[in-house]
Amino acid sequence: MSPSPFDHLASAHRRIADAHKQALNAHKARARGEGPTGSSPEIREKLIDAVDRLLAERQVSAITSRDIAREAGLSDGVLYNYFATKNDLVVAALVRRFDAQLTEFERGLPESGEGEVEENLVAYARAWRGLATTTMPTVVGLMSEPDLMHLFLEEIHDEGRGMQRAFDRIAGYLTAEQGLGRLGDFDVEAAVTTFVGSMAALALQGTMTGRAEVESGERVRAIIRTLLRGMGA
Amino acid sequence: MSPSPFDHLASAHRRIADAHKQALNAHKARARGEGPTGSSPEIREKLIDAVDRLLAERQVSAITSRDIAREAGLSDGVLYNYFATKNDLVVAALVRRFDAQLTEFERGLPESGEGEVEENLVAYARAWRGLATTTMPTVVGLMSEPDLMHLFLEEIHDEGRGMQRAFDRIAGYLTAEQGLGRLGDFDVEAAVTTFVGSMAALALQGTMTGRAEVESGERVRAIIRTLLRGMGA
Amino acid sequence: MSPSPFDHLASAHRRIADAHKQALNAHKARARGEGPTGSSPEIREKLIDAVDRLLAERQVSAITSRDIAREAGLSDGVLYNYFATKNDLVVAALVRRFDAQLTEFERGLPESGEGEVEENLVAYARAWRGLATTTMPTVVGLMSEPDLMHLFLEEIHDEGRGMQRAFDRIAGYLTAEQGLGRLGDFDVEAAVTTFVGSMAALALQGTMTGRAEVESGERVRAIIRTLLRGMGA
Amino acid sequence: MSPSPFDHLASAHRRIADAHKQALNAHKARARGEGPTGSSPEIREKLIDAVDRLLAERQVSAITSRDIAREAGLSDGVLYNYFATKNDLVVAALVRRFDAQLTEFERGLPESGEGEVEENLVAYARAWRGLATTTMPTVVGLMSEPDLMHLFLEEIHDEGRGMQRAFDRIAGYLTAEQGLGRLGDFDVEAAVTTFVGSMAALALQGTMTGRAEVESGERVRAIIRTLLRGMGA
DNA sequence: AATGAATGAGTCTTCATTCAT
DNA sequence: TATGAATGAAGACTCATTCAT
Repeated sequence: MSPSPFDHLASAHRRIADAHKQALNAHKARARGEGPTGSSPEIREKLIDAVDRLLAERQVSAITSRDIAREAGLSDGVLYNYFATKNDLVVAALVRRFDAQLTEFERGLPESGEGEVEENLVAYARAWRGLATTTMPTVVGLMSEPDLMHLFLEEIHDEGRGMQRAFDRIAGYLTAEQGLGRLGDFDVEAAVTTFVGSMAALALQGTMTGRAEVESGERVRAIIRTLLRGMGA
Repeated sequence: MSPSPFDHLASAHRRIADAHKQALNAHKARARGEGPTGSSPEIREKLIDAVDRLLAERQVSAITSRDIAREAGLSDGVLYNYFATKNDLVVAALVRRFDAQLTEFERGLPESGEGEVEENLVAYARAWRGLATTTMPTVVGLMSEPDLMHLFLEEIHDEGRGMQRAFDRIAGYLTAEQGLGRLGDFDVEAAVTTFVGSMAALALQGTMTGRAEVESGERVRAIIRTLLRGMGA
Repeated sequence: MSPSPFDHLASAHRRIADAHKQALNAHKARARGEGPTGSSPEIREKLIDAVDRLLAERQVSAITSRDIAREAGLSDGVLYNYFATKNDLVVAALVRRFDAQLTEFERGLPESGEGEVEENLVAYARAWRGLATTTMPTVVGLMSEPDLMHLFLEEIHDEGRGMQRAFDRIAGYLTAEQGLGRLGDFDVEAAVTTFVGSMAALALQGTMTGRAEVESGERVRAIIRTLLRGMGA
Repeated sequence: MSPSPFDHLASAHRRIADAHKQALNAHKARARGEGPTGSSPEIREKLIDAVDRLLAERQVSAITSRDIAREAGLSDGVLYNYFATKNDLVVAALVRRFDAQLTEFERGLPESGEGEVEENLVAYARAWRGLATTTMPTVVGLMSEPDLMHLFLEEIHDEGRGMQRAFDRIAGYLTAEQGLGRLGDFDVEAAVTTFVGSMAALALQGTMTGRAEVESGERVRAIIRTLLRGMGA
């Protein structure tokens, strides 16, 4: 039997789940391939740029759809011509931001075997501290927004673009130097944890207390030395 | 210094509306020479207890004034007889909670000179990882609430009750062991940063990935060993 | 292990269903027994009365939450102190309305064995036409609102309060008169369908065309006669 | 006559905003001496076809202007080159649909004097039940859209193309058979009302409860027999 | 002093319609 | 003449806070 035109009355008894209509709309729409129709790359970009700017000065949770429209110089509704959800737009901006920051992190990292190990580690540490400094506020803000976090992780995890990419890079360097005999025989995973943890702690202290770059820079070296030499007697 | 991306965490970027309201309230109250008038310590305690319980199971941002009233078995309005603001109550609970967790952290920490240094450090590390594990969700949640964060830091910084108390304790232990010759001649401040950063990173990884206690326990030891022996060749 | 305070971070990876938060709120709240807290019967009544009045002049779908507040002389938010959802309030009004209308229908219906059968059937028919007239616009409007329809049917079906109550009453009368030999040996179910259908059609014609009561009254009798005597040669 | 509860169905109780907008539009257009300017019959047809297809699977109220554009494979704006309003387009589709369904109803109806009367009536009844079944969802959906309903009725009533056309056909058959003495001397208008009401009730029951064709078919015959023989003793 | 009903600004999202290209 | 991006009003719902009782 072909779909009866009465179907929508007969299904008046739809199960309670129908109450979720609103929340499901985005998914339904996507399922029907009826996503947002906007197709002007400029506008799309304007929107992402706007969120990007807001992200630089506000918590994710403090960015309203109206804020975005104002910042982009557009009207309240445009957003929904380009993204199924405010969150989808925010995630797009988040991903772009994060990619840019990871790329910035990787720029100019020293290669194993070259230069002095301590200097190389300081370079790595400074880069990582920088990444942590820029990244942390956003990440922290994200943690209070499960929905957003979920979407973001989904987007970022796929292609090895996540934080893991930075971790792997560090682990790679350490392993390579071990292979060259320029570093000892330690547990690389544990070392990466100490390395990133220390720098993150430093970044957090620096930004919470407003310590100047310089002093923080000194401390990076002190930490690297401690990690290299160990605390043992 | 250019505007730090952490600004919105550190500098209480209130939403305009809230700022307005709050300012208005404060103003009104001041004009009338009034503050909260409640005077029953039991009720005050009931309110703080309620928030404490809610804090154990929810993000700060997910606790509504009504939730508090329900949990305390009191009516919606009492809160304002004892605190100027919902946030003031929450901060009171936060401070009490934090103090209790710090005290729990300090319980049973080994003394310098006793037992084996590695074992002692592992004990410290486990205690700190525990503190980080319990504390972090709340702290992270707090970071998304500039107003709250601001009030909390104001309250906690004053009397050396903050995280610094835990840091000092670790620093004290390390210095003492150095004095006894059971640890080498490293930069204690750097070592503390390393120590707390590593454990925080471990706590974060553990909770994000849901790793079992056991495995995480193993990793504590691996990290302590790395810290003791260093990564040098 | 007791519920970790980190749970809400660890569950950052919640499944996509979490996106439905908003829609689910009502259900969650109900599940926690944390329903709306309003408890002034007067206000509750005011709200239901307001919806009742609006229902008498508008389609369900044309009643906004603001309309309700205005009509009740209350502010926009009250509704949610008494009902989890606008729909819940509307259903409450709908149920009350429907019950009242059914009761009105049953009032003064003749008993089997008394008076003349034709007169009795006319009385039944008039009562039913009245019920259909009052009820139909609302029922029809409801059909376009699956959510509301679902809630309404759930509420109404439970206790035999639905339309079936009216049908049963008619069927009961017909069967009783058959038993007394005052009606022939027809298929009661078919007769009920005929009976209610005819009257509903009459009600619809009357209201769509604005025919006067009187004329419509004449037609009731004509229909009852036709039903009694049949169209056969 | 007191205000009928059906008023909001019959009398186009537009929402204020809509009325405003529409009035404004009409006014503007009139002032400029402009109407829809489109002149390609193919596009006009494409639009109507699209709505027709959507009407077969959705409530009127669930059809957005964008849906129509997508379904027609045209852009969002074209609609307004051919119709003053989305509603005007929908009405055009509605009218065409309704005409087609009436024509389908009339196809293959038995002639008076031929075959057996009961069989003929069953055939009429089945055809009418079919018409009701296909038509009702749309009609019901329409009733929640006063504006649309109003436009539709205006369009349909003019030229005797409305439901009346079907009623007349049935009345014609009954009168003819009466003339031939194959049916008794009943009030034809009343009989038509019973006839269409019974079948509509059957259609409604069938679609609400999802009863199978077969069973419903049986009931058609039971009803026709009841109508023929009457309920009298 | 406690109560809890009432308030209303603010949030995200939808969609008919306009208009520059 | 077709396009489709942009508009913005409107809708349901939340929640900190006030204030009459």
